[in-house]
Amino acid sequence: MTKPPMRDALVAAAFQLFLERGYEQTTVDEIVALAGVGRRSFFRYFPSKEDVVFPDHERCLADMTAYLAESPEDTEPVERVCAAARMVLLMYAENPAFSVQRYRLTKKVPGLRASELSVVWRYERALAAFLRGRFAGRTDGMLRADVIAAAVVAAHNNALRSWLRSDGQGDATTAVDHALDYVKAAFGTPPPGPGGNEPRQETEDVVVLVSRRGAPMWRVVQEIESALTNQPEN
Amino acid sequence: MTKPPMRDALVAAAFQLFLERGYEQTTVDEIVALAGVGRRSFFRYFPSKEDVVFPDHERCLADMTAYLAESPEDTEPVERVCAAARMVLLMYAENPAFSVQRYRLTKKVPGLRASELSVVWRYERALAAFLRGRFAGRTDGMLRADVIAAAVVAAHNNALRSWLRSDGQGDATTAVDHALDYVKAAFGTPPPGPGGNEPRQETEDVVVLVSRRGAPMWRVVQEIESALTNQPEN
DNA sequence: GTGCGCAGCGCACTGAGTGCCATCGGCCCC
DNA sequence: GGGGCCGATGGCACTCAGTGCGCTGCGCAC
Repeated sequence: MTKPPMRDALVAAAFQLFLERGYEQTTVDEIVALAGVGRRSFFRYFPSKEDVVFPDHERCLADMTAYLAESPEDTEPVERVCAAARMVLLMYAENPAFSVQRYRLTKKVPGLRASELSVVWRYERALAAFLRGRFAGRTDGMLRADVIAAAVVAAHNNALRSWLRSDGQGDATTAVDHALDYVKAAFGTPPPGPGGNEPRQETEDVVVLVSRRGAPMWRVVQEIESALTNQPEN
Repeated sequence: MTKPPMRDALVAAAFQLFLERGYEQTTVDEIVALAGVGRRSFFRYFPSKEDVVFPDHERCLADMTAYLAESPEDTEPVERVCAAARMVLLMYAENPAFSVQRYRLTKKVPGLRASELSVVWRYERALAAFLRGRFAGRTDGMLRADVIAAAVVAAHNNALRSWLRSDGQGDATTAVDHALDYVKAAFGTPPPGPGGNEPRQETEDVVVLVSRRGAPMWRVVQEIESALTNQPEN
């Protein structure tokens, strides 16, 4: 929990060298030489050279997992994972300069992109695991959980990247809220309005109808019929 | 285009050793010794030890990209990317035994999981690039492209993994079709029937209606009215 | 003081990946 | 047939990431 200054010194030295001469052109020996520590200590703080680029993702992932774990039973699951994704974006937004630097590195270096994918994959699996628990018993629950988790992560990344491309200028939260609203709309989170008090345990089979706003009514009816008849038996 | 037997020999030797003693416990020297070739030749065919686990993904990705590139202008974009995903699944299904072996490897070895993520990420970006081209000009077009691509890939992977977990028994296509139908429904691909020729550029706002199956019709109507009136302005 | 534990350090080692050059076999041209 | 070209392969040496092990120095309890 405490912050060893050695770790921060290694991160600072690594980023300085990565930025001025490139990631692959920088050896671990040069990093530890600049930081003034022994080579062996580097690998005690970071399991690999790539991990120094994502110094606090373990903590961030743990925070997000804890946030999901402490969800009240009656929270709307999709709302909750969107809130979790929003939380992750806020962690990025805490250090805009650092996040932008890292973005530029990961954009250029294929190896770092692979590392980032592993990191993001763990976030996505955490979201999916939460949704799987909430969707257990529903038809296609696991499928829905995986797809919604992927969509939330994609929306989050879309907003995050556009914010990073603008060098961290502007408000990151409005973009991510807009993106997440799109996902919520697509996957049918009903707005918390009238009719929210039906027995929720019996809402196993659902029909999701997506219609264009302003579409002619005959199209709406057609969609209803199609959705009702195409539902699988189970 | 031709198939050098040396490549296949390396893949066979590698998988034999990976399966009998584990991926990380197998060195490249052992692979080339079993295959009876020089160590240097291994890296001429595979840029890294991990790539021998995905021997034909470059070709598969190229096929999928070509399939998307040759899409007629009037094809429904979401339908097209779903068809592309279905095509990838068929390539997996061509060699069930090999796909199952690889699945077990990637499930156990974290390094291989990271490689697989990189591979899948390239598929997803190809799908997203296609959708971005088709959605250019639409509001939130890039966001929609990214989210739909991620959802399609997630649905595909969900079906693929459940098929792989069953050791390649059964029909892989029905599961993937069902999963992709869910995505299509969520993102509002209208079935190719009457009314498919309205101006598509105006389908920005959507209304999502969720109803219990078997609910009385008056509740359905009530939900429709509620959803229509509760939609935010933008 | 003495023993203990811990954080860092040095060193040697494995193994992936690369650059360079030698070799060998086919193949064209003369 | 001979000579030269070329692509595929093999061998070798090298860099560098990552690991195991033992040593040292320092704080701390007893």
